[in-house]
Amino acid sequence: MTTDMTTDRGRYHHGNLRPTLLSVARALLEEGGPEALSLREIGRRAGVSAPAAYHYFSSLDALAAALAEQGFAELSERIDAALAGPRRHLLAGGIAYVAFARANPGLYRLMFGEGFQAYAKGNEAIGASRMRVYRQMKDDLERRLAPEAVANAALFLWSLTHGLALLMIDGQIEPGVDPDAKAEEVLKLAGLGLPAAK
Amino acid sequence: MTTDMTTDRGRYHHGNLRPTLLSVARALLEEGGPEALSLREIGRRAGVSAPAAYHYFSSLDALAAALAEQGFAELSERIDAALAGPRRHLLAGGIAYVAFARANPGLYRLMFGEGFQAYAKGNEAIGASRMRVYRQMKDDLERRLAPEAVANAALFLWSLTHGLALLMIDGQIEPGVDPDAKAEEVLKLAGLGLPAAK
DNA sequence: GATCCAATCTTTACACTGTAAAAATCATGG
DNA sequence: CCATGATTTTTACAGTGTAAAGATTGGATC
Repeated sequence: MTTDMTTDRGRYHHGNLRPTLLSVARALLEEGGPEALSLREIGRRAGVSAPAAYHYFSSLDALAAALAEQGFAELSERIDAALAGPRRHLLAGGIAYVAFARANPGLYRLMFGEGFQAYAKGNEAIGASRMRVYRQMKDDLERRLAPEAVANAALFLWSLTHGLALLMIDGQIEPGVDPDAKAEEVLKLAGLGLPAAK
Repeated sequence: MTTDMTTDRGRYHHGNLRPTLLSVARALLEEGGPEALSLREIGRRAGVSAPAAYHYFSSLDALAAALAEQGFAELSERIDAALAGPRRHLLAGGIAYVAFARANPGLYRLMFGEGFQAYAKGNEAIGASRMRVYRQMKDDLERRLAPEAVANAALFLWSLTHGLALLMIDGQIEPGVDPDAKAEEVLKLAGLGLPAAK
């Protein structure tokens, strides 16, 4: 009971393999990005043979999809938390969004990467969790804008935030500046947290 | 002389292999995305054995880098052309930017993908051509904004445009609308900020 | 023109990948 | 205690990138 199920091995039945695979895969993801995801390496690190994963995931892409789903869920939580905080602006949500991407660059890339994108087409759970993030933003906008302006404003904000997240992940920022502060400055240019346009 | 060097084969010496490899690779890229890039498949389509490519590229990543460099060059041209056109706004440049991504989704993904990103670190030519696109925008901003506002405005605009390009590539847009018009509407929101709060 | 050379391409080989199929091991309810 | 079902391993195959060595060729030099 007190044994660490994540690192246990030696027995034939691992006992806690699915979560272990996911956590190991996630570590791999942050070490080398989506390209570095390898069933064999995952198995190796989990102390298990490669095909063992096939009992829980029908393919490497399926495992990646599970990771991405985790990612969307966590991202959604972070945004919720930010919106519930002291600064309940959309701006706070955007900052949290970018911070999530910066904290989990490999995962974020996976979530919007193409290989996965193709696989996710058939996966309803992922389309749903992805849409949930989108809706968090849209709901807020609907309370503040005329109905006919919402769609474009939502796409505008998502583009800005998504793009900023990716550029920051790519290291496209002067070294030596606080990324959170920078993100806030840039997102503010959208005119969001401000009471009114100048 | 009048033979099509792109499809010639049969002879031991292909005669025009490097450009052929690049063009074949590019086709592959647009068929299946960066993940589908395969030296062996490239060789197959070029009518040549796989290691033949190693005379012109030190690795698959090097070939991908050459493609990305092409991409940045073309993107830069498109932006220049747009800025020289009747509507010499930055907006026109942004629309051209997004249109390029939409016309070459595989290439655009490669240009900003991670595998390539890692490889490009050492490649000076690519950092340069990438910076050139950035500078096109920055130059324009410097003519219109206070010096201390330029950096953040540039990052803001690039984030917005880059994000919009990627979301459109991902099909994140209602079907049945003209993508160019949509891009214009969304990019326009950057100028005035959001419409006034309700 | 014959000959040599350097550039170009092929063959072969190796280590790696995902994954299908069958066999082994174990946990558990009857 | 045993049979069954869940779990994991072994084995095998087709695919990949690429290193090394050999074959082929076009062009310069005599």
